[in-house]
Amino acid sequence: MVKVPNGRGSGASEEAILGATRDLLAEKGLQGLSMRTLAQRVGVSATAIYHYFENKDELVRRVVEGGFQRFGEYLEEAQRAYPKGSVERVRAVGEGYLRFALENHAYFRVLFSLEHPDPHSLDDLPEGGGYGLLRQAVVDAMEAGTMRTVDPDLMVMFLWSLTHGLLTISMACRIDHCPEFGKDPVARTPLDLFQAFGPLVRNGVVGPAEAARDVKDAVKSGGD
Amino acid sequence: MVKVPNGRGSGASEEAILGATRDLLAEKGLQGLSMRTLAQRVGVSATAIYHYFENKDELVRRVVEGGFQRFGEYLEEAQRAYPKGSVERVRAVGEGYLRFALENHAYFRVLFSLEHPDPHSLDDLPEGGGYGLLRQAVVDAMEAGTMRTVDPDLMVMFLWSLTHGLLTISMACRIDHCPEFGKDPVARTPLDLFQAFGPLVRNGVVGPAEAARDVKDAVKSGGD
DNA sequence: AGGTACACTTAACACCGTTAACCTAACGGT
DNA sequence: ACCGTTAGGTTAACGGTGTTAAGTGTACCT
Repeated sequence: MVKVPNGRGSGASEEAILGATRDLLAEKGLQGLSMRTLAQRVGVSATAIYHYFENKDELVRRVVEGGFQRFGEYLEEAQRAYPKGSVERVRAVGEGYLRFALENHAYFRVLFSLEHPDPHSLDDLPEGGGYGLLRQAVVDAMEAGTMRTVDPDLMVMFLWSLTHGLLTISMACRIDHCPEFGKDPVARTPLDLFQAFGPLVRNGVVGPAEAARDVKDAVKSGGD
Repeated sequence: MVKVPNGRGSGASEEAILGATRDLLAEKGLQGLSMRTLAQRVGVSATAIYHYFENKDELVRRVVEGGFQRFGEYLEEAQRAYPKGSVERVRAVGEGYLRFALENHAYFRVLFSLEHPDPHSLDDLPEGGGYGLLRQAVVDAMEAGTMRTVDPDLMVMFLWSLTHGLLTISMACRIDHCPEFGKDPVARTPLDLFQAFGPLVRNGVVGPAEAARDVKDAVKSGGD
């Protein structure tokens, strides 16, 4: 058995426990995670876990923290393919958000569960996991003139709400067959829907027609 | 003790159990609901509940069903104040959605929990609770020309996602002090944010400026 | 009056998170 | 070389959970 420099070097390292927790969480969700089955999988007695973590809550909190970090890195990478200042980059962040969540949905379900004992996990999200990244992309786009200039945080909340809402609604239904909204084969998967949102997001729900009327008036009365 | 025609007429009617469940759910959430404490509150033995409901899941499912119905009626009333075909009516549905959820947040947390054993509860939402209502408002607005004409279901999903996302994000944080995004006192509560979304929703994130350019070209080249 | 179906009870099972007490082996210091 | 300390682990147990099985009474109908 491998010995770490100062440890007695047996059994279940902290990392092993975290890994097993991640797996179980992804397999069976929060409901299906029990200290005993977790311990069994790690190959250790249930109470041994309490030498590494204060209790179950702290354990899942640690996993969630790690999850958000991986999540952030995923988003980081997702946007890198698109040039700074482009709306495409902004869009890529949202799409990455969606894609990550769908690929790890049982896991994500835990990350964004409304049932957390301590809701603080989302409270500091604005700092870390994705918020800052999206905000930067938004600010860049505004400066580059590819996006309307408004309060960046408002814009971020708008885009984030839209994406997160689509995701949670999709997840609340059965993830695969759920979004058969409006039986047209126009939009099927959450990702399809996300892309279909594009024109609405860019041009608004009243569409160019309405905006056009205002602008047309402005033009007639001698605007640039 | 009141006797119902064909019942032995004592103790804990089905309705009493449902009511107590609703209360406990609103007070302590799904986690805080136990068959024993529920039974105690109703004034009956824990196992008596199993004569009315197959198990805990069915019990909360029934409560959730009722909740969605009340929810739908709430939305119905919320939109009634605004004229048919107006975007204001569409907006009112969203605002009602938000307001209902915020006023009954512990309860709503259960309604839209991602942890449901059977996610079917949301699966039939498109039929009942709110989806059809919003869809009708959208269709009316499109026919009245106050809203851009696209696939109605796409539009509904767009608006619903936006609202639901804002809600769930707000709820995941501490509900009261959470949305201090971008410390400007521009937008504070979820409802403030919702209203601040208005221009973005109507005119899009690239704003009138972008849309304007297209239209301006159209005007110069001889449009109406 | 007897039978039956209903409303409800207690006892119990198998889990759950968590605590307490105990064990053991490796390390550091003298 | 010994010895105390401590990290890492054990088993037993407590109180709580959802749920099942079996039993008890009591109101109704025939």
